[in-house]
Amino acid sequence: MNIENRLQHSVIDAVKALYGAEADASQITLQTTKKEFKGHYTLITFPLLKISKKNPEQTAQEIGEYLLRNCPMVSEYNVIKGFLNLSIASAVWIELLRHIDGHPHYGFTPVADNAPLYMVEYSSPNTNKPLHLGHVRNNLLGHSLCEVLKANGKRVVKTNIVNDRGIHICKSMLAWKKWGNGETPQSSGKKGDHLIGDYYVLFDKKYKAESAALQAKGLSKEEAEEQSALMREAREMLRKWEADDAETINLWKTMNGWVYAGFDKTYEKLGVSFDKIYYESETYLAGKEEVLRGVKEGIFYRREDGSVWADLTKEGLDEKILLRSDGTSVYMTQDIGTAKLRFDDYPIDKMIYVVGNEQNYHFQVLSILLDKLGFDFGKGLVHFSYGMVELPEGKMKSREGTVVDADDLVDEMINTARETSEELGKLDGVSPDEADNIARMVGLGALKYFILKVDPKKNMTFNPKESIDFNGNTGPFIQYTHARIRSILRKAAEQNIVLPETPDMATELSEKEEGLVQMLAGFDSVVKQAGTEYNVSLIGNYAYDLAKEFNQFYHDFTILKEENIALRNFRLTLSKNVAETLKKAMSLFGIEVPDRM
RNA sequence: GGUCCGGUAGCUCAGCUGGAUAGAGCAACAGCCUUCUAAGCUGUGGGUCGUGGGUUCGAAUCCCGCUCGGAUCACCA
Repeated sequence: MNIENRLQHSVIDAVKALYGAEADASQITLQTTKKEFKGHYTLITFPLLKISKKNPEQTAQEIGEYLLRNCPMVSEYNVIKGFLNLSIASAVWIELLRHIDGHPHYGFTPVADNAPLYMVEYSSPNTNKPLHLGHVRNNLLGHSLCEVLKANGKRVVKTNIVNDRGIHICKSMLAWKKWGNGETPQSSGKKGDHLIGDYYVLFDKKYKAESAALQAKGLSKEEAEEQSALMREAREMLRKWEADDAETINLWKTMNGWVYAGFDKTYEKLGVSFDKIYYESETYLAGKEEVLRGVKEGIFYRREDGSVWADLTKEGLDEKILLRSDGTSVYMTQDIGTAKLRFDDYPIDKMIYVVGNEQNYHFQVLSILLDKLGFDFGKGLVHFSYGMVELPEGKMKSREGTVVDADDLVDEMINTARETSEELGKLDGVSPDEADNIARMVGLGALKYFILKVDPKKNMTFNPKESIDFNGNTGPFIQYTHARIRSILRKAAEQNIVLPETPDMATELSEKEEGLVQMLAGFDSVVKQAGTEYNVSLIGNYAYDLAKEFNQFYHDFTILKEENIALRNFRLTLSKNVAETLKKAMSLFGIEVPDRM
């Protein structure tokens, strides 16, 4: 049982002994004591006044006095207004530290073979353009979420649905065929996904020019788009693709292959990976089948023009199209098919989709449709919805070229990290390989933490010009703190200062050291945040608090220059724990913590 | 118009299962490197928590109205 729970029980006992009434656990509000006051935990007495029938100060006073006498873990108390501040005996903290030290995976639930299986879908790119900043947020959230779930003892299957079919790919293919002169990633030295993206942009450019020319002849915008030869060719290509035309399929496979090779590099750089990748080209037919089954079973209905619809007006939503009048599938159809295949492949207990909040409605509908089709998992699916990444000027627009490319961003972060490190002399005397590695860890740490510390559901602003800070509430700050702790441990080892198995219980602790001990209690909080709650940003805040507190205490110690060897050993034990704590919190983000930087 | 989400310091964000004087970082200013990493530390200034009401001993936090911003309601994905 943790300290807070034990304390809660003691308070219940105290209330019973003092006032003869059984207090409910919900009435015992304990919180960590604010920095300005002395104590570790604070009992708020207001909810207990009805039982005590005394004023807040008196009640606090009486409970405090009782706890001091009868509860060994309480070493001290003070009363401020209705708040009872309780200090926990150092021995209790030390006991906790020993416990933590004795468990290498303290706070992490081991993953049992029969643990619930969570499938998490994230990333979900289109194959006609490279990954951008929005994908970066998606990938990092998805990956972190998986780590949090694993830390909670869940079995996790990371999955990705690649949108590899449709008119947008045909546009790239067509442009390449017309104007590409056989360009390949090898011949041009371009990353495959960027190459394809360039042709997508080229198509758009040519199409716009064509449309403008037609409009100059007096056609309306709609007419021009209708008569566009390019667009007609693209549609023709899509038809050929669906008809399994060998040449089209070959080109499609080749170009998608280039894109995948490019994506793999980006994923690797970001440190994310997948256990199973699905392709819409392989799932949309299953979706069609499911929808047609739905029609047969009277769940959906067909209109005169042949299109298939779901009536969701009873659920307070609109009608939703599932198959076009020409029989082709829409986005929703594909998602139904993908869901079916996934549940055929894995015994999934919970399905989580990491997808932007512009699709909140889509997933609301998907959940209902899957449920109607008789899939148990439909009702309980989770849409892990996150906000958009905006630029200071507003939204990113691919047409205006304001999209922040993922590869460029990562490279820029690493370069900046290297420059900063060099300026600060951090790379002096370090081998080139090690310098590369540090620059990579710090650059990516900065990027990842910057994105993950923001509440996922909120839109966030990213200013590429200011680039990401390396000071303050940042990834590098935490990495730096970790490196310093490791450094202390390293130097201690050189001087043969060994960590004591059991800290000397008789050692008197200074106020500062007790503070350090209290900081360690924050470890519990970090781990608690990994709980079933999915807000990964909270973990970031705790990690930052922990790192900050270490730096402050470290600073205080330096000033105090205390040189008692027993205390010194004790400090080392604590440092080791803080280092481990930071590392664990960061690992949930996928952020590496270097030994030195 | 319906539905959903957001509005906290100049900027970027915490805090929201109700609790003490609303917190960090950045930016500004003033200090701190013979002593285990200054990517650090200390201090100063900076707030009608969008707004009006309600519930409560107590509201940034819960409820209702209003307002501003965003998303969505496609035979696009």
